[in-house]
Amino acid sequence: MLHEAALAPAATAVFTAVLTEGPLSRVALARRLDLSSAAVTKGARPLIELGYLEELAATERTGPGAGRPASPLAVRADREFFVGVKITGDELIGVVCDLRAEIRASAHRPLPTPDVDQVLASLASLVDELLDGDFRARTRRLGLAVSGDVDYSTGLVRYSPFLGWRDVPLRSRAEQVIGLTVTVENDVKALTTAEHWFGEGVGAESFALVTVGAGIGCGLVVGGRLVSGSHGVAGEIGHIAVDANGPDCHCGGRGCVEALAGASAIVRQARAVAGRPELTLPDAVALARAGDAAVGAVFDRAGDAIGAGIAAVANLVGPARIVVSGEGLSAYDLFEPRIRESFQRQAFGAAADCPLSIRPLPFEQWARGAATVSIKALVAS
Amino acid sequence: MLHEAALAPAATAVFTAVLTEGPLSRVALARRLDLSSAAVTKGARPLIELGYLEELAATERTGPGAGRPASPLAVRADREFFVGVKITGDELIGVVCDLRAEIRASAHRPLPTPDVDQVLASLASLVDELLDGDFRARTRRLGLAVSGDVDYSTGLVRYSPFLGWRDVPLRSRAEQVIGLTVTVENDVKALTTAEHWFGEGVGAESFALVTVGAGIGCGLVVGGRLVSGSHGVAGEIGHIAVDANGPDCHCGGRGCVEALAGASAIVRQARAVAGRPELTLPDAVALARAGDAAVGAVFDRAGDAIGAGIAAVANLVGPARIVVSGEGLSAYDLFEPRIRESFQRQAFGAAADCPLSIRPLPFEQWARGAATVSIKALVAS
DNA sequence: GGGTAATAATTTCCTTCGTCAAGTATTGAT
DNA sequence: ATCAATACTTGACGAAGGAAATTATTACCC
Repeated sequence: MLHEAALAPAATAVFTAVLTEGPLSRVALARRLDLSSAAVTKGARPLIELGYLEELAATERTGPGAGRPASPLAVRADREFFVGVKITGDELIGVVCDLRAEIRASAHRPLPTPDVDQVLASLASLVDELLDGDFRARTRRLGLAVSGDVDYSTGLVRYSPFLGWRDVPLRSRAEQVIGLTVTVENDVKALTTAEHWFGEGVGAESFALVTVGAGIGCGLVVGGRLVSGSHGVAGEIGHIAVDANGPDCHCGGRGCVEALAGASAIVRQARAVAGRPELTLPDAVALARAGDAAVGAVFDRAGDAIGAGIAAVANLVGPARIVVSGEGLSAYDLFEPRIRESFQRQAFGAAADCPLSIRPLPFEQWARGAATVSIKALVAS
Repeated sequence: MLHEAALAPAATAVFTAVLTEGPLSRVALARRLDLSSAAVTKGARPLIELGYLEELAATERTGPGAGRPASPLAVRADREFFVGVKITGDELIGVVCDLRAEIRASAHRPLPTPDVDQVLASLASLVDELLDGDFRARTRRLGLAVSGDVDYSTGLVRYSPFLGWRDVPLRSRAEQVIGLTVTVENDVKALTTAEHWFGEGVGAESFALVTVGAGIGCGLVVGGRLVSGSHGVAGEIGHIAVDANGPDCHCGGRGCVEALAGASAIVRQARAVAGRPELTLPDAVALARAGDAAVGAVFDRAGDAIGAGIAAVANLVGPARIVVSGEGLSAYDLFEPRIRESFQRQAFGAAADCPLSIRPLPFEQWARGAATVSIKALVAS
């Protein structure tokens, strides 16, 4: 909640719209939100008084030219700050974001062991460093992003393979240590939220984000809401079967996308075709770039698998757009064309029109995702 | 709308809950809908006055035993009737349903040609026959189900391959001819709505229905709402690629579920392995049932493909349950075990817990789906 | 410059719709 | 009979948004 006293629904709607879709006049907001302009005026007033919104000077005219110029409402981005931290198996990456999720500061900590107490201690020191400067006084919230099975509503990390955590009540633990209001979310979902609120998914009723790296993950927004899955499973694009005769996957399936295009799968295949058991992923990338046909074919096959997986998403839920990001592994641009090709081939009918953005996102963007979740928690509660 | 004067939101919520979840006391409704019991009382009153709800006699006691007994509210199913018609390439199948979507009468008409005018004439005669009896006076709405690309909101059939229709304004045409308020919906979506409101999907926040027949289709409910897809495509499970080296599909893809398990794909493969170019689908079924290993393998492969497709749905959106129905082609029970096996193998983690109901639905159920859409249109508008 | 039309924002009044709290109804237990 | 428990109803109240009149500000025209 932006204020102790609950705000009217219209106020929340106005703030969310201005936050995600940029400065808008009251009349424009009324049209977009299907409200009367009176309701927008009333909803916006307390937000202005609290310092969350401000009125901009009238800009250029629109339409025929006559009439009172609009005074667009804009978010005062520095009204409040948010810390976001992505917890990986060997590092904490932290950022401070403003209300518009712009990164204002960043820092990180190595993580020798994934011991919970030690992580919390590192986290405290990281947050302390990040908030130095003018941030501390205007920061109330911390978002954490963890890979694995996370229960957002309770802040419980049910199972995180990379960290080896089971049933860690991370939210309450972190709130005790840090003294900020904490949100905990799955990392892919956090990144998806960031893109949905502040990135390429803005305004999309449905939207998908696919991450390619060690694992292949997918965050899904349908009907404006993040999909969670009734049994806690959703977005497991990595374990869609795309090749009935493909390699066995560690999940027990066969020919999963991840078994063809996950980082370890690529290394394994590259080692086999190159006959060099010590080969690393960078080696494989170098060989492929140098024109090694056999290793290149491994990447081609991986690209085909990813494209087919993405096409499955497009065919099933029909998102307005799909972002494919590579966890900072820029090497994946190597098979970007093959992803597009395979997607086009397997997307059915108009699903092929779904725009695909393929671009690596640095780790800081994952931390920003965590901050975004805490922004969303502030606004929509 | 149930009445000319718009009803309060609570009234609609109450009616929908009683309709889909059976008789419920006001207090139980208040709990379920997160309303005060006063709001339920006020919302229910006009519905009782209009004859849509009735108060049942108190049933058996619940809880400790003391206290005034609840008087459950129940839908008066015969308050209003609805006609539903499924339009196939060669037949009209029609039913009359009551408010609870119970079929009260059914009839059909052969359809020599899919000419629009002729279809409308047959439709008029079919509806006329169906409404004979006591139905006519209490019937205001007709639902139509058509395969292909249908715009529910405008009632426009954009493209229906089986009928050869393009941009047919079916709703307005039918309303002129029939004199009822008409809704037009895609047939798979209609069937999905029926299962979601009155079948196995009741109460599920997310739900999927897969139809196996000439084509392989899928209706998807996520967040309580039918998924439509931003580009008009959704639920195209038939064109998910499950075999990178599988046969080419008419859609331009390769190894699609439909290219392995669609009716024509099965016939084609069975002809090839049996060396009998005149083989029909019933022949293939008979051979497989008689123990022909090669033809049996065709069905096995088809079952694998369907199971993999269903697993993709479970992995991506995590529905609470999945219904697989066979368009009346009961032969498909032949590969039911293989579907389950393949699903279990490819469903990731807890997604494998998703209950699968595999059962053929007769064509009348599709017509019932059409009627359900018109019921929903009445209630939620 | 003054009038006029157009558009934006605000204000006032009103309706809708739900909650709260008090009261009524109906039962079983003592 | 009395009491506790539960279900339902009622009436007062308040939050929230809409309709329409009002004010504000501009461009355009003469």
